[in-house]
Amino acid sequence: MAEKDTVRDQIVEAAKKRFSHFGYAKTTMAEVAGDCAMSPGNLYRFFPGKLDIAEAIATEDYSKHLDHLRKIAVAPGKDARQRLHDLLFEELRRTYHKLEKDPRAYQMARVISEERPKFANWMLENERKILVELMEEAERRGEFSIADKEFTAEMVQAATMKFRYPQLWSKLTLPKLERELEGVMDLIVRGLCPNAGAEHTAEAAE
Amino acid sequence: MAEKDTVRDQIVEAAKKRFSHFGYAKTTMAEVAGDCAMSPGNLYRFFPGKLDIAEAIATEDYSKHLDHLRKIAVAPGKDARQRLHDLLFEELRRTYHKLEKDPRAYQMARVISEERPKFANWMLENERKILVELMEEAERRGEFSIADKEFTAEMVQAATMKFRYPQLWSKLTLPKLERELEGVMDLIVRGLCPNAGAEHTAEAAE
DNA sequence: ATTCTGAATAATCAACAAATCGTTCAGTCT
DNA sequence: AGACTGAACGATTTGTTGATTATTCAGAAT
Repeated sequence: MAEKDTVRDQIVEAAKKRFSHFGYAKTTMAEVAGDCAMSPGNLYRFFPGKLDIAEAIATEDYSKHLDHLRKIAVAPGKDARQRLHDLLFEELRRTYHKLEKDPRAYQMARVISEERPKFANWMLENERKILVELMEEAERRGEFSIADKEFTAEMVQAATMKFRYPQLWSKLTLPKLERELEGVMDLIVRGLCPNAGAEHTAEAAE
Repeated sequence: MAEKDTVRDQIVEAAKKRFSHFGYAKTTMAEVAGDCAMSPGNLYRFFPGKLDIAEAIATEDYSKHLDHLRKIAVAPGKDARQRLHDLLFEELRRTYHKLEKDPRAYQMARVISEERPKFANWMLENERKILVELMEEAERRGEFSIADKEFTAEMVQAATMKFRYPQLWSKLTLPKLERELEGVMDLIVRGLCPNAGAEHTAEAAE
């Protein structure tokens, strides 16, 4: 029982080394098994398949990232705008740097997202929860109040989608991306016509 | 001289038929040339290459679309919010329907965007100009006024990027997409905290 | 002189064979 | 009985060959 977890971890560790060294596609189950001094077949007593090992690695790594984001979302001494700013920028920077300095990890993330849409969805859901926490904290502090937080979080994600998909960046540099994200955030926070807001608020609920 | 344009048009017409019938990849230059009763080599006196024929077709088609969008952007009898709504929805619907009912045209668009990034960029620029026109019209009518219209247009495009890339939709239905676009538009127009807008407006210009 | 042809060329694609690799499972070991 | 092995299997990938096709250009036709 407790044994199992040890072996599981050993497999994850071995796979992590191989994946980050040679990439997901270029490491074979036989190699991972070899590193753990066991037969390929035995891996399947601990994981349903190769992709699930990658998923385990990604989950572990991503969970740490989530903890970090959660702290940013409710950081004291910063107003809601700043917290949202920090949150979105942190995600952008993480993605950008992973792409730049660790292409192999990025490639692995791509494979998982493609092969396991559920996983990508789970990540979005988690980040949405954090956005909701941020808004709840803002409400608690009297910064502002939003009726449907879950829906609003979804829309914030939709509006910042561009910054989550490197495929859409087309050789844009980080500074350029940051400048754009800053602009989009402004749009989201302030709106196109902050003064005209009052007139339209009523009719918007069609 | 005037002759040249006639032949050019003939080639475009022949290619248009072939491309929409069998797809871009499945039609050969020899076939297009045959339809025009000329040799393959002669096509190259009128177009640098196959892709340029496709580009000519796309440009022609897209120009009509642009005229349509321009009308929507300055339509009388509608306020700025509605005009922006109509504009963004028209683009979404066009893309969606092209994808659904004319996969061959969509595939051609994909090839052009991939092979000729400049072209995709040109399209974005044109739509940005229309957004600027919309804002100028809004200013003229006293609906609202925006300082840097070019920049704001860029940000509106960034925020609505999701609705321009079918690759990101994967199985989302049009109603769901429309609901989302509606939400994002609300975010853009009204902002997250329309009441708190005044406090933050000053500090935002860091 | 200009317009066009069509064979030559080089790049791309399709199809097929060989090899590799993820996964399974009958059976061994402890 | 439970943990593990490793040969066997099928799917996927890789490598190769032949054909197709975009593009060029020397020269024919007008």
